[in-house]
Amino acid sequence: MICSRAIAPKDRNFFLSLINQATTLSSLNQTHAQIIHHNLFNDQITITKLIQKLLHLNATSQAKLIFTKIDEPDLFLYNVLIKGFRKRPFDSLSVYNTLLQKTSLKPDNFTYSFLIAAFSGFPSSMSEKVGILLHGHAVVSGFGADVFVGSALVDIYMSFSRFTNAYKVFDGITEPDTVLWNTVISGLAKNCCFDKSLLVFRNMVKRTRQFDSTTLSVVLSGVAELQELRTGMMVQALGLKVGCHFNEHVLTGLVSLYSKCGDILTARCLFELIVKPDLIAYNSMISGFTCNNEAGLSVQLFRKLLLLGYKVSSSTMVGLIPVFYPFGHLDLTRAIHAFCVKSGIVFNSSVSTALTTVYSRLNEIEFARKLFDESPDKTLESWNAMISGYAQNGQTEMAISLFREMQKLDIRPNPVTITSILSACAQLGALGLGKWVHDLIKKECFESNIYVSTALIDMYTKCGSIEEARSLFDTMQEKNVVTWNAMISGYGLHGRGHEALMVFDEMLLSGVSPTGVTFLSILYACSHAGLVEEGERIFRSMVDDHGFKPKSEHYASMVDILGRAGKLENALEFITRMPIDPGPAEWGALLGACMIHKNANLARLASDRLFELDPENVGYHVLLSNIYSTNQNYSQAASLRQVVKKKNLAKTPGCTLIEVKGHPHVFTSSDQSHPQAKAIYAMLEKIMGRMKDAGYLAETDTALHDVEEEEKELMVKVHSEKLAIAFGLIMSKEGEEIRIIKNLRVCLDCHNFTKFVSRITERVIIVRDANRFHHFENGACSCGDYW
DNA sequence: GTAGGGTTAG
Repeated sequence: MICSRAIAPKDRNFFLSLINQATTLSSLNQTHAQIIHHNLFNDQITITKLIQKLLHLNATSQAKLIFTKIDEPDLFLYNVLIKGFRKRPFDSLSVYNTLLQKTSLKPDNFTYSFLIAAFSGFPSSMSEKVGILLHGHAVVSGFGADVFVGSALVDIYMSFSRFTNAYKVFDGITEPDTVLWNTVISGLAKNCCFDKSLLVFRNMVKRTRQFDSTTLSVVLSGVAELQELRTGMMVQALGLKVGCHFNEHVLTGLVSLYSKCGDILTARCLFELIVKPDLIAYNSMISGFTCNNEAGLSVQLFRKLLLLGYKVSSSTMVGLIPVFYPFGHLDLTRAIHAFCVKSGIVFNSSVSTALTTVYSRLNEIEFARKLFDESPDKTLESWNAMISGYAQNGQTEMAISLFREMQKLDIRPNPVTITSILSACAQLGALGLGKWVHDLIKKECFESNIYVSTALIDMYTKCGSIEEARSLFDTMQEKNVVTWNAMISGYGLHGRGHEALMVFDEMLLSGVSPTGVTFLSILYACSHAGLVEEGERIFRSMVDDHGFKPKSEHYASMVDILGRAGKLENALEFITRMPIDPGPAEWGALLGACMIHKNANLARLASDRLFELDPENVGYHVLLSNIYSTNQNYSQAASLRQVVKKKNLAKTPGCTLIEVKGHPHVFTSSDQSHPQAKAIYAMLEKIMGRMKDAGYLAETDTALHDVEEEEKELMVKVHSEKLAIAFGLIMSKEGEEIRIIKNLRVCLDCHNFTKFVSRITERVIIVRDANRFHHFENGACSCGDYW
């Protein structure tokens, strides 16, 4: 130790305690002045303590200045500086270089652990390189198997997802301590490898029988993310056994666990156990209330937080922002937004992402876009929120164009981006684009992600490639209930009821519990394949074997099964006997069935109920009018159309999409706008001629389903799907299949037309309409003429 | 040297 004079320990202790007590920079500066005054400025113990405190208060340049004035700093002081600069890793590195070059001191295990830790918090390729370099230095200096250095190394390797390197370091340490184990567990959790993290925790308990509250908090956060309540409760029991259950961090983790698993009562009790909750604990509880639809409690706790004088963080707001979404309260959401603006955290990327999401869910997509555009540092999550916002609002083209923009900026997508984009492809029926995304998935190694592969199955079925979907489904190692649902509803969409039933049975055998969506998908599949008995059996089993309480949509599905199969009276009886009040869905299904089977009397009955229940819905008026037309009751049909006109209820215009060489072409009724319009109409003439020779008669009196034109126009207008098919014939080679997508249900005339085309041109034509798929081949359709 | 809260998805 270097001292200008002998120091009485009493003096030093006096100043050490002054430094310790200092809470502000100005009080510390006063102490510093006194130290100089007492000629203690060369006492390394005192000065080291002072520097330590300055660094703690973020006064880095001042700390540096004092350091440079010390004649011969010892290793401890160098280490203090390296540790204190951990928010500025390159400053730490330059101190280390000075240590190596200007002194004869040898760095120890602390030097390396502090130095490496400084770079762990800075994700850049430079940090990664420096980490590897320092690992080399540490090994050469003989600290390759030191636990402290080891923990820092595991941490930095984990932060760059270099698992192999991290495991190698861990394996090289003969006696890992709790911190080292914790570092591995936390590193895996930070990389979202929650299962692996849990596995390592189990190993740790088995091998060492030791863990601490840090271990439990890390494990709990992972378990909460997985929503595995039972596992979480086991961890909680372990905590109780060793006495760290009441640790504040553990309790906060438990609050989050129970909230995420829907047990808000327990979460609340656990929160009450925290003696003096800090901001993070409050945030956890606020978010818990929000995601359990406890808007009142969430807002109440937020108010309390403000009253207590806490400075809210971005996490507080992210947990609060979705609070009014389930109630559709746009004005209240705007109030929270205004608060974020006032507190200056609106530009925090998490906050703006959360706001973007809520606005787009509230159908304020343009507002969401404005926020996105104004957000200064867009993270991948911001892009994902905007893209999925568009996809969920049906603005598929916008979703895709934003994705292309992202690609141009070289921002790499993650599985979330991919699932949103696949959802857009599925809605659009853009098989070409979907396949391109599939290639991208292979390139990015996202195939094993269950969200991604399920979305792929959904995309392939909705884009007409049911076989592709099935082979993907068969190769999947891990399947969850959503995966099974996607496959079942895919088969339903294609009218392949038996396959849907087989997959459903397989699902039950594999031990996955069906949800409401599963039953809906399987009932839908039965309906579109005319499987009445199977449908009835499943409906009964849903109630009796699975204890599931059917919702309105399940009853409607059953009405659809009976009605579609022509059992109209049974369907009506089913409606009258159901235990809940029949709504628009049930009566609508009956009306649809009446139309297929041309029963005007029952249709009148169903419509009366529908006009009462849902007077604004134009679809029912159109359906009823069609039934009158079908039965040659033109005056009633016309008067009903007048009602529609009077109510000014706009109909959705029909349009059809066809993809040629990866580019979508959209046609509307009697469309003349396409550059190749002339050739298209010529082609249409040509096939019409051939078809008339083959016995085709246009169905002009029965424009069934969602018709697109007034009676007068009926003879003149050409439906969009005919134009798309003609275009498809022009643009493809002999024998190639043609795929089109229509936004409404196919009308009877177009259905007949397509059957004829498939025969005379020897083409497979796949049509996706608003309800299902039609595979036309050799003059027949897979729907068996019921759709 | 390790720790608890928030955002995006089928």
